[in-house]
Amino acid sequence: MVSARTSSDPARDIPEATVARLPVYLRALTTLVDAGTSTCSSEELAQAAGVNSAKLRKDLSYLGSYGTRGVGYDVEYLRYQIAREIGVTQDWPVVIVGIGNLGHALANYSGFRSRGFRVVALLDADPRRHQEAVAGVVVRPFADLERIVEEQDVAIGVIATPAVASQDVADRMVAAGITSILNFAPSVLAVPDGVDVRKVDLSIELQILAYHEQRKSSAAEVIA
Amino acid sequence: MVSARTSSDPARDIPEATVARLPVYLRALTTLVDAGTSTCSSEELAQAAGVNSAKLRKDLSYLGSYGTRGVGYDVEYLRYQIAREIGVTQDWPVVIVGIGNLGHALANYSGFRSRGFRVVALLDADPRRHQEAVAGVVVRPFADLERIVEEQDVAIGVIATPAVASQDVADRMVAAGITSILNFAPSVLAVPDGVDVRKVDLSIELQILAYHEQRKSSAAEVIA
DNA sequence: AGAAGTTTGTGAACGCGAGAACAAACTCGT
DNA sequence: ACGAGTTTGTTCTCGCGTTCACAAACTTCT
Ligand SMILES: NC(=O)c1ccc[n+]([C@@H]2O[C@H](COP(=O)([O-])OP(=O)(O)OC[C@H]3O[C@@H](n4cnc5c(N)ncnc54)[C@H](O)[C@@H]3O)[C@@H](O)[C@H]2O)c1
Ligand SMILES: NC(=O)c1ccc[n+]([C@@H]2O[C@H](COP(=O)([O-])OP(=O)(O)OC[C@H]3O[C@@H](n4cnc5c(N)ncnc54)[C@H](O)[C@@H]3O)[C@@H](O)[C@H]2O)c1
Repeated sequence: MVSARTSSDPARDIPEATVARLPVYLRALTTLVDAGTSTCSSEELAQAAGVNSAKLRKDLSYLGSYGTRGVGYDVEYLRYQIAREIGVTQDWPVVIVGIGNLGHALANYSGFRSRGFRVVALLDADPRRHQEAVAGVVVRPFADLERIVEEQDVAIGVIATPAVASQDVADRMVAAGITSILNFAPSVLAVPDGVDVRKVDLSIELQILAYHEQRKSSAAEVIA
Repeated sequence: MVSARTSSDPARDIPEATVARLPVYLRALTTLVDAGTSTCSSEELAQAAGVNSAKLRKDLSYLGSYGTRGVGYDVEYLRYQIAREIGVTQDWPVVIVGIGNLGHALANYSGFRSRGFRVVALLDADPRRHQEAVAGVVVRPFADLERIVEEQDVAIGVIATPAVASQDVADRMVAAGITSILNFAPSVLAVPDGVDVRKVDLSIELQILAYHEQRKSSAAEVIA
């Protein structure tokens, strides 16, 4: 049989830098749709997304030719195409492990649902957390992980445990069949090939800011 | 007068990619110190930080020559040098604006203090939040921003408000004298030159994972 | 002291991403 | 129908970051 992929969707590999920007474009387009805009130019969209218009056009060109020269892009249509390319036209089931300070905030976060994700389970090792419901989802024992992942076909896991527990949690997730992990713990996770890990690290972000802040002060000193 | 900078600290500009990794090295070194390690090779440290050893050595070479050939690095000494380079040998005062779900988690986060930052104020526009204390710090009116920034000489601000409010908050922060912003709201902030903005965006991270996850599934289909 | 072994620091090659610049393709007015 | 104006898609160039590979510098053993 011939490949099921359409001509507009060959298995081309989109540069990683572009992939990281597509969600930004998606959000900018959603904002435009909500504002009732039906068409926009690369210049307008680029401004809304905070990037250079040449870069935007180049990024979009990896997806296909969805614009019209002399006119611009159909906002609704482009939004759907990007959502499809990212894979958020349907909801992805997600489990969150570690329902402490941060886990609670994540579980309460309404932006999940509206952006292509659905929290199907909240897990914690501490029995005192169990039975509590956060945003309508009950906190369950960590031991339930394997069953939930299998039953609900979960591919994405979020780790919000202390750093010391994060590698163990990741190992269990991978063994259970999870292949994408978002790690909020300040740790470096080791995972097998084929498993993607992204990390969100507050301290690192602040320290990067601190570095530049320090340079600003010393630059000021030189002038003074 | 001759420049106050020492020969080991010329105003060389460290590549941005390296700056982003220094905090990772710092954390790995702190872990090693806690484990009682006194010396380590670039290979060991690179493994702990999750990077290639050649990259680690090149990164460190921008700071100076702090290793000993044939031996490796003195863990404690290197840790101090990196902390000094980043600028976290003293604490930076930080204000957090928007004490909702996420703001509470951030305010309760103990990792701030241990990594070079000190939360000096929690601000929220909603009067019902005021007077509440989170981790020993009282939530105060957003209108207090200017006074606090001036009195405590705050350079770094964290935004944890809804997206619609984030630009207004950023404008007020900049006007008050803040020059580094960490933005948790899903928005693109416009700020003047000289002000640094970094963003942490949960949805973007998840969507990047979703993109790769989708590719994994379609790759599996091709095989099947 | 000297040879063998170890590990750092860096020069050089390579690949990817950013941005400028322009031809192609479309709309609109006449 | 045709020219003027607009905006996309793409080519080309440049700079940055990654990685390899190796000389320099140190330790250890004989
Ligand atoms: N709170 C923040 O704003 C913040 C910011 C940045 C990073 N972090 C990081 O996020 C993580 C969580 O932070 P927090 O403030 O929510 O901590 P927390 O201590 O409040 O919550 C951690 C939760 O994980 C659970 N847990 C511990 N071990 C577990 C295991 N093996 N399996 C399942 N659950 C387990 C605990 O029972 C607890 O409920 C930490 O690694 C922290 O460094 C937090
Ligand atoms: N909760 C999460 O896990 C999470 C995850 C990712 C991103 N975010 C983003 O972080 C932000 C905060 O999320 P949240 O869940 O804490 O929301 P939230 O509604 O619980 O809290 C927002 C807080 O900001 C305050 N606020 C509103 N306008 C303000 C203003 N102009 N000045 C000062 N304070 C103001 C509100 O009073 C409220 O207390 C949102 O932009 C959200 O999209 C949250």
